[in-house]
Amino acid sequence: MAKRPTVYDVAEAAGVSIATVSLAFRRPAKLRPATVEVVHTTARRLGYVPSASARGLAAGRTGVLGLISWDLFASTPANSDMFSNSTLRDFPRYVDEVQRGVEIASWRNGYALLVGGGNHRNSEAMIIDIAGRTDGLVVLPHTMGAETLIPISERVPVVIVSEFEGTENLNRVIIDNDGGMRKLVEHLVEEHHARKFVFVGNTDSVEYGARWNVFCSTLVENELQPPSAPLPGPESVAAGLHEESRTAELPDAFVCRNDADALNLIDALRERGIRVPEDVIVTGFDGIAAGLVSEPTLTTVRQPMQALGETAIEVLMLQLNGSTVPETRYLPTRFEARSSCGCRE
Amino acid sequence: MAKRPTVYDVAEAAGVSIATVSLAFRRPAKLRPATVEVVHTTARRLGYVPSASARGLAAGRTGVLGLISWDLFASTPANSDMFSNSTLRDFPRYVDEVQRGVEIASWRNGYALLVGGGNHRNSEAMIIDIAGRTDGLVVLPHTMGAETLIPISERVPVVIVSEFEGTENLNRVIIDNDGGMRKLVEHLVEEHHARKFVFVGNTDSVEYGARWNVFCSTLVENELQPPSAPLPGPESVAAGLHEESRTAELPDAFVCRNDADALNLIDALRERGIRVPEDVIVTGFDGIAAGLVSEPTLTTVRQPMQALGETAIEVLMLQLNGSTVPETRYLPTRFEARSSCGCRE
DNA sequence: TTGAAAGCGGTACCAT
DNA sequence: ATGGTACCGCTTTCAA
Repeated sequence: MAKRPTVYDVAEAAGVSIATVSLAFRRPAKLRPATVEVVHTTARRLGYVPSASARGLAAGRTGVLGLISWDLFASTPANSDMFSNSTLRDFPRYVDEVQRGVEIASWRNGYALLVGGGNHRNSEAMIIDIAGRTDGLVVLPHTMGAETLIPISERVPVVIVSEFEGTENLNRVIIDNDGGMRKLVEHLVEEHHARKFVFVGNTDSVEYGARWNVFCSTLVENELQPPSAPLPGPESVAAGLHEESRTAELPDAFVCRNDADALNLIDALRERGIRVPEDVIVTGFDGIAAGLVSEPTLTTVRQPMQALGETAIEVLMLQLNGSTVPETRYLPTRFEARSSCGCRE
Repeated sequence: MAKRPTVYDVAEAAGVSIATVSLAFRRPAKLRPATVEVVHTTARRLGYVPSASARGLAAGRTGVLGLISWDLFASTPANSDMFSNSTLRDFPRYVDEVQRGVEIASWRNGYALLVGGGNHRNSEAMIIDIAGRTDGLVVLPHTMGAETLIPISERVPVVIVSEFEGTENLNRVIIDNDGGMRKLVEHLVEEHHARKFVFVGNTDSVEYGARWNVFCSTLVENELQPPSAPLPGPESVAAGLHEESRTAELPDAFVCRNDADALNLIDALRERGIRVPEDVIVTGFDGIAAGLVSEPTLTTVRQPMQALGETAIEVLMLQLNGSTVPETRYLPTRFEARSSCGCRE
């Protein structure tokens, strides 16, 4: 890889000054057409590729937006079989769909997108690294704490997808967890006459917490008794089952905090000979693709994932264009009844 | 958004020189612990975010890899309904899965990934822009011509996914189109006794061309008569049907150049009351997710899409670590018989 | 161990 | 219409 030619090389070869070379690319209109032509030709001949670093440094902006996504590497099973994704279990997930929206909207606005994988370990260093290269940042949930985000948001516009503790003053795009969960519970009560409910998945984030809270209050509104606490996860449900008299003690419905947990739970139940939805109803939340091909297909609350990403960029553009008031945008959700509650064949 | 503090600000506030500030971040070991501590504290307090532009400029490397992907914006239908993706028709597609592999592998190697949307319009400007910001580039098919790529590849390592005219001297990751297509045709001949075949989709790229060629030669090997030319696309098949006596003139099988065309063809046939696979077999190529949930599910040849992306980065790392010989890597494909050929219910 | 200073490759303002 | 020339913010010798 030969050393990359610079403006200086091009200028010399073309017999002009570096200022002219720069202008030839940025504001050709200000130069005589012939000059522009010469510069462009020489540049091509030399294989000139302008350094974005230098450009960003001098211009004070990078033309790049950043996305702090999930570290797929950590959460992706070792790639044992390169053809093994026929269940769509691993891909596409929530992040992938949101990311797509971010991508599309960035390009539409003339920005390239820099994607970094966040996880709570090295997070600070990595987000600073990304922040330093970009004009604005979209941050996905569960990647970064508010304490890290706040200082950064004072230097670079930041939009977070979803909400969490301490981010009230940041730009946010939030979905209607409450409405979705309420619809779901009401459906189970009214259509399927479910009375005994269990909530699955820990509620350690604001979003999951909101789902749990509405789950409880909706039950109460229907004069039903909510469980005293959520079950930590699919595994613990399975473990619990082991000790009991099998189906005897099953609730009417397992309401899971998200689709991933719901699908795992269905697997765990199946292993123990418990059928969904015949023996028990299981529902998810998110609307990922895997729930469309699972057996049974998953009753869930759908998030407009791609729109979430696009909206985040919209908000970011507002900030980049001078707005200074933090903005919160709300997006709707939609309840989708499928087979795991017995609604479809 | 206050002006971002720089090394100078931090240095002044901490009472040290800018060199010390830099060292405190890059090689803390070379400084007295107390000094490092002071610098870090001050930096935090000021909300210091190092400029990657400046860093990249000074260091001569960016720590970023680039991916020239497809311009989803152009090819994505206007987002009429934010919840409308239950057929998986628009997402995830081939690019999305390859992209995921690229992403994972980049992160694993400590690089962030810059994704740009390519399409044949503005391509040159945009790829130069991306190239200037990165230490290496992965280029997806149908985004960029060899004439654009070759000069760039002399300044920045480039790996192309798939192959096309004039890229013999570039780094490439290629899949086994031949083996896959051969298996598919043989399956249709042997298991389904198909004798009359039509190939659907124009073959204007090396890859599609390869599929068409092997399609023909495999038929010949089986003493069957290949069609004289491929049909341009699903629409033209449909148009042709219109003029004929419906099912009378149907072939035994439509072999499509890719899954997208196959799914569109199935739709077109259905509209005309022709059933797949009862009246005619339809097959695809790629193995995208939509073929898993379509009705009928799609018989196809699967590409190891994520592995393609990961392999591309592997090759890139080789080049970044000094290798100078262009490398071509081959990846296998896998034939998957599903319902559209009548193999599964 | 720390500081001074020379770039890195452009941009953009001010002259000419 | 062009050229000269200060920066932009950081890394990295080289000295002290």
